[in-house]
Parts: sequence; structure tokens; C-alpha cells
Amino acid sequence: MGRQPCCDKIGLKKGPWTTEEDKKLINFILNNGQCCWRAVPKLAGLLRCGKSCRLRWTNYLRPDLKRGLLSESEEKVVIDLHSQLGNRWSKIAANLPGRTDNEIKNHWNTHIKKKLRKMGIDPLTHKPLPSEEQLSHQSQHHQAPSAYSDLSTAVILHCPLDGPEAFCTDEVPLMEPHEIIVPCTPSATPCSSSSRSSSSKTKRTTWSSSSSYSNSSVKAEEIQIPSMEWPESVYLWGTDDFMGWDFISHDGEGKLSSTDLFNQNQEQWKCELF
DNA sequence: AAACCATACAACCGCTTCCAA
DNA sequence: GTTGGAAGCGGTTGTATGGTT
Repeated sequence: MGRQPCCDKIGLKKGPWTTEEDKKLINFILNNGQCCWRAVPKLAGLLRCGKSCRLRWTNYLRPDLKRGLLSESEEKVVIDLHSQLGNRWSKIAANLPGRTDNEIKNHWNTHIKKKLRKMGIDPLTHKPLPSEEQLSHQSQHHQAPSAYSDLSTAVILHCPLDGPEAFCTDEVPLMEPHEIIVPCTPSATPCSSSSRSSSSKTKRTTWSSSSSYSNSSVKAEEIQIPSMEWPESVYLWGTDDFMGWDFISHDGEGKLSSTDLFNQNQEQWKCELF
């Protein structure tokens, strides 16, 4: 008995999302929050699989996403964390508020990899790439380039940050696995890199401002939404679309629900947008 | 102006992990 | 302890866009 597909693929739309679909999804999530993604497309009136909806939301529509290229400091963080965590993009993204794993992964593959290679650093090992001379020498001695064969004597580059292309890879620590501690922010957000609460369904690391509310178990009181930018597609809708949104709700005790927090921020978003 | 190529990034796919039954 | 469902992750692909010839 095979496993059920994640979604009924028949009749489901694939490919780029339209503005209309984006609107539907945003509307639905702002009204209902994030419940089970499988049900979202049906309830939101979308001909997409839940997975696709989740991806679209987390990677593109989430209002707290930063857009645009990663800053130099963000790149540095990515490089630093990559040296410790490898291709654990979601973990890396958890340390960069407003950035998604997909975004970081793409940026790594298209920009950072090249930069590091240009600087003579192996993006995989974060160690200096062997020069041609060294390569020929190695081939003579049939020695495989063992990047981590001798961590204790690993070369740590010193490259002063003297230009836009330069990274301080000397800040990339070479550490033992047990030494790896994902840095927390001063705001003392629960960024437990791998710790799991036994009472919570929270499975994975989240950055409080970037993805805490992506977890349905997170209480509204905990939600903090930073200053946000809507994606371009949302800009294009015009104000009428915003006016049509109706997600004002109270929980009966005068407390604001997560929807209300969105609503509060909606005003802020509007101010920023228009 | 057209064809071709390179780049960037959105989206998909398949696998893994986790949890509840 | 086992199984199935749901969500998440990372690798890969597809496509739009810009640059070059």
C-alpha cells in the first residue's frame, strides 16, 4: 500500500502564482491564520496543493519578509553559519530575520559561492582552494584533498575587509561539532537551534520575528511583527484591495487575536505603503 | 534587431522528520 | 513498537530577464 500523494494532483495548477491567487492566499491566512496547509487551498478557493501554498506564503507573501539582495553583514552571517552548519538553510535562515531558507540558498548558490571561489576559498569546506601548483603536487602524490583531515592545523585565512568584495573569513571559526552554538539575539528570543520543547509541537528553529507566527501553536501574545514590506505583487493591487479586507475580530475578552495583530499592523503597512 | 547565453530566483519534487493513533 | 499523515527541508528545475555578440 503506497503512500498517498501530498495532494490530489489532478486539476491542480502549477507554475507561477498570479496576483489573484496571491490575494486569495493572503486573504485566507490573514483571516484564518495558518492552519493545516492541506486544507488551505480548498478553503481559500485555490487550485494549488497545500505544499505550494505553504511555500508561496513562507517564501514570498509573508509580510515580514525582507526583499532584495542580502546585505554584506547578512552575507557574513550566512558564510559564518554555513561554515558551522553546512547546507542547513532553514537553520541559517532562522538567524536572519526576514530571510527565507530558499532565498538564502539561492543567494548562496548564485552570489556567495562565486565570491568565495574568487577569493580562493572553497565554499564547501571554507578552506583555501588548492592552487594549481598544489593540485599538480597532490596528483603526483595521489593525495586526496582532505579538507577536514586536520582541523587542528587548519589554515584560517586573514583577509581584512577592505572592499565590497571582501569577506572576513578569518571570522569563520573552525570548531568541533559539540562547540557549535547558534547565536541568539540580544532580544533573547527562543532561538534554540535544535532544542525541542516537549510540550510544544514546535519542531524547528524559528526566529521570533520572522517566523514565529508561522507556527500555529504560537500564541497571539507572543507574536511580534516587525516593520514590513509587501511584495511587489501586493503593491500592484491598489488600496481598494486592502479596503476590502475584513479580518477584524476580537476574542470576546477585548484581547486581540493574531488576526488582530495582523490587523493592527495592516494599518502600519498601509502607512508605509501609501 | 535578432539570436544566443548567463544569471537570478520562484517553484517543484522527493525525502526526512515528527507526531498521533 | 508500528504506521500513516502532515509539515518541513534541501536539491533541482524552469522561466523570466538582462547582457553580449
